[in-house]
Amino acid sequence: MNLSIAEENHIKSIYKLQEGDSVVTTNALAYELDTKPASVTDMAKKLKEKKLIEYEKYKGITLSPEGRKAALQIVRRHRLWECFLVDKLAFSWEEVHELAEELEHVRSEKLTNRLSEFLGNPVIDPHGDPIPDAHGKMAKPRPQTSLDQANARRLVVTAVTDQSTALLAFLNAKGIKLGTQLEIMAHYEYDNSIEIKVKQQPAITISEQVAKNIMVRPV
Amino acid sequence: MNLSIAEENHIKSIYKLQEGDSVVTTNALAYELDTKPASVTDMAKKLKEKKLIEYEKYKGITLSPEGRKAALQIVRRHRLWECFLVDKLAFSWEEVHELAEELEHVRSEKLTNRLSEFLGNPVIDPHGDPIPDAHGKMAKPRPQTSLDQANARRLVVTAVTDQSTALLAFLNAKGIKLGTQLEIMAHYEYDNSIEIKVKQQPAITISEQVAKNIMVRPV
DNA sequence: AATATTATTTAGACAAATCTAAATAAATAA
DNA sequence: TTATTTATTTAGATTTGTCTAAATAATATT
Repeated sequence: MNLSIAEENHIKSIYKLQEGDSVVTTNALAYELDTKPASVTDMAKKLKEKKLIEYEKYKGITLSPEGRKAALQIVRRHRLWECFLVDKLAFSWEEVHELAEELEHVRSEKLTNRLSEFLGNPVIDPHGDPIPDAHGKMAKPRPQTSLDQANARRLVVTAVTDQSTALLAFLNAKGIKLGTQLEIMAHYEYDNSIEIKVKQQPAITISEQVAKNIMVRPV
Repeated sequence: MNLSIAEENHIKSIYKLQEGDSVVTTNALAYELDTKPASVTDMAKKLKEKKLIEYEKYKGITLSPEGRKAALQIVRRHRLWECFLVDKLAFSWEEVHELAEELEHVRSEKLTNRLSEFLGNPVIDPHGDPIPDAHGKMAKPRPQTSLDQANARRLVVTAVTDQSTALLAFLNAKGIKLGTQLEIMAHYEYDNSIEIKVKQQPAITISEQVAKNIMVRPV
């Protein structure tokens, strides 16, 4: 199956939005891809034709088994390139996403597998997301919640779900990265903001918006 | 200047065909790009508009200074990726061209420069072609002639000008790669074929066609 | 349940990059 | 120099991926 870049991007975003088995709506996908709902409808027809998604008018989209397979390949390439950029080229955490968005579209299994080997077959990427292996299998992510939901006091950052440059740069500035341990000092119910403290840093208050995108597990 | 992949490919091929200062013809460019002359004409208008080429109807194409600069960036990326694939991922000589054709279109100066550094700032690629530096400067290739023109008897392979998989695989099978030393045993005037011998291999006869694409210098 | 709102799809248009077929210019041969 | 061949360009069509505006379906509200 030969996919265009546009098709790959749609498949990848459907995969991303389809947590569990929920259907993905036209609007959500358009928002995720920074495009228009009408364009998504067009693409949905094409991807249905190619049997990569299940789609009925007005009923939303889910990946077919083949679509999921394709998505996992793309995700694999994306996350391996992120590892390469961080581990080998010394890019920082927040810079690699956009570059990986481009590199992931070089569709060569041989290249992908050689790259993985070269990197020591890593199983998580620099954001803490698991990397599918050549067959699409990936380690089940360890249980984690978003920072605003966490009930433990001492936590470790395991992933960041919003990969926008703005958020990642913000976290970087605050000394927060994967594996960073932090302590929750207070919850402010008024605006759901949270006061946290990272070792050797002054305590900071972060908005609910930000907290939602920081995944943590108790430490 | 933001170039599309199609535009980059045209610029690169014009650069390749424009040896010295000769103009590049519509037909030659169409052949090189495996497209049609009419398509080249269309693209020429666009590239002229963007001031990357000099072009007058029926008078052929040359790169403008900005066009040459763009071409050198693309060539730099291409050759660095080839180094990466061969040196780091253990790809063989003849496999890397097609992959580099894709990777070269990731236009990030930071990535390119980091990659170069990671590779130890190489100055020639696995085919023996010089790699432009970040400013577009590259080592003047050492004097070389094609194998069919060479007058010395003992030669070393410095480059291969035709990067087709077929030729590279052929050379690989015959044990000929960059740096291989060979000896010319005979010229056959009848069909301009050449008998050559590589150390520890039986002598072989190669056609003029092949010989033209093997660049050598006396050793 | 009827109405209003929101989500989705359709219809028709557009830009990029390509093509074929026809027209025209340039080069070559008679 | 005229005729023929070759090279190039133009005109108009096609495909892919996108868009806007209008129409329709689904959902929410009164």
